[in-house]
Amino acid sequence: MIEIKTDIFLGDCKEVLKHLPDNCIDLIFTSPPYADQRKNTYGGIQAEKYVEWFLPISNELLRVLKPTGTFVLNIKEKVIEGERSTYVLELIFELRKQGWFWTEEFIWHKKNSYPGKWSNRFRDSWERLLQFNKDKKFNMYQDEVKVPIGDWAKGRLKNLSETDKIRDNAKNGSGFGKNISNWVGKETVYPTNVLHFATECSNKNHPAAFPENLPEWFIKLFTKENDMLLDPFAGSGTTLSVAQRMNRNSVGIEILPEYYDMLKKNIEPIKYVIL
Amino acid sequence: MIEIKTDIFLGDCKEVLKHLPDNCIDLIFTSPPYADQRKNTYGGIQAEKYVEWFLPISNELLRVLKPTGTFVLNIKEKVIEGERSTYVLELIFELRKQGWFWTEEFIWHKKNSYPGKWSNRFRDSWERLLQFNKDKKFNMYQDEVKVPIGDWAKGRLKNLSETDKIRDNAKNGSGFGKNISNWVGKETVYPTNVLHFATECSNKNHPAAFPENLPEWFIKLFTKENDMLLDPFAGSGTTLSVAQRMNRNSVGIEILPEYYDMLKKNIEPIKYVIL
DNA sequence: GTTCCGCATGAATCGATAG
DNA sequence: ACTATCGATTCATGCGGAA
Repeated sequence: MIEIKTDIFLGDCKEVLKHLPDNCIDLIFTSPPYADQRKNTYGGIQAEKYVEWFLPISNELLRVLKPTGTFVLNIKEKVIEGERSTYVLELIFELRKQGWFWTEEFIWHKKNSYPGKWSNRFRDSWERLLQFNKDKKFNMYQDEVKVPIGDWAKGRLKNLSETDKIRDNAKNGSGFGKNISNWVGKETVYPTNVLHFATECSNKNHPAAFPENLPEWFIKLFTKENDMLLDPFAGSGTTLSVAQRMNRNSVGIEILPEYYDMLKKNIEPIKYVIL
Repeated sequence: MIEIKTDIFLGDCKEVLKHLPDNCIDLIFTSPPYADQRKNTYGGIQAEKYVEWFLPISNELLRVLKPTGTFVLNIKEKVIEGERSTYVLELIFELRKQGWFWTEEFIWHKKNSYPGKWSNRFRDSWERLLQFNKDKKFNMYQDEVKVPIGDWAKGRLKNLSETDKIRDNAKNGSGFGKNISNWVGKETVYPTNVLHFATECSNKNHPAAFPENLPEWFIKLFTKENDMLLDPFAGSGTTLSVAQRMNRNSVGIEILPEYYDMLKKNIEPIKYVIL
């Protein structure tokens, strides 16, 4: 029996991160507040100042990450005066200068994107998942995210009830792993760098940025059980609770007392597991 | 009856473009040789020199494009020494400095991407389709690319036969336009900035980068019949022949004599149409 | 218990109106 | 003029109540 710990800290992650030792984190998965977004909850960082604001934080992230670890950054630039803002591109350049390797850019295809109609553009239906590494050698457990061949993405289903079954499996978080066992024996293939997940749009009283599937997928891919995760912008704690459910230790940092209180209330600090 | 012209020129587009008048093109759709790719055919532009090589060309493109026109650039950076190369990002910066507006970044999700297996990354299954404009006001015919409501992903279908109809339509390439008419009257919705097209499987003896659906989609979206297209890297001529089929005039430029000869042989210079 | 339908709800964006 | 706020637009999803 082992302990799975979930430590949550209140404060500005730039400062709190200084208390973490070097090379202790296997995966950083986070979705920082986007520029000029969520003004009411977070302060709303301006696009022009975003890079400057982020770099001291990412410098600490570089320090605490193990050489074999991975940093996954979920972000998307908004439109400013009819153009896509370039601060995310600039951020990639600056992170490389800081010592990060920009290993890959995954695309998160949000199947249910925000509605709306404009004369000069369509709905924005994707976000970036930027993978950065400290070293060109890093841990990656590709077999953990293999998917059954010819599935819901391919479209040759026998009947609708089967469709629904599969979709239901994909919905509940833990099911992804378990239900795959139904498909063992059938052929499985490796996924690509395009991820298809719908955003959760309901009823939890917090602005959950992403569905549980998203951190779950990267946690499977880049960590094993009992590894250590970090989310410096814990927010509503999606990443932390998924990590705990998957038997990974984690550290979360949240600057807003309301969210911090909610995190402390909803997430057990220690979970005992027989591996 | 009108004439639809397809003019094809042999030469370096940087030079050939100088012979075109200002403000004469409604849509530039092109897929330039990617850095360090296709060395044997195009000479292979090095990643570090890519931007420098491209800017004089894009400067001419800016000149020949109508203020209401659009420039769509299909490109994707390759991996160099374990990292995504940054020359495409740099190109976006420099094009903006040159006077282009970076209106949008569409994602082309290649449903059947190139196979392969690597220990540190998955298959690359998407490319960028960067939309640049000369002016913040430009022509966009959104209704031309409306799609049947996404029931195949929604799961609230009355019966399966309907599902199959929709899926079959989406599968066959050129059907996109035609079969949609079967669904007029039924509900249609606007697409998003994520495009799902399969790459064409070989058959034609050339390195055709994209399927016909791709230029077709943008031609529908940004031009009307009898408008003028430009592809400065005509290659095998996919864009040109699609343009002609859709009753759009076009200008193609190709630097390699072999391809030029093939283009001249395969594409009629004038087509007479009753609109 | 199922299946079905109505309804609220989003990391949005533009253009017009107001200070 | 230049910035802040607001209404209009739109659609996949999950939830709850109804058949």
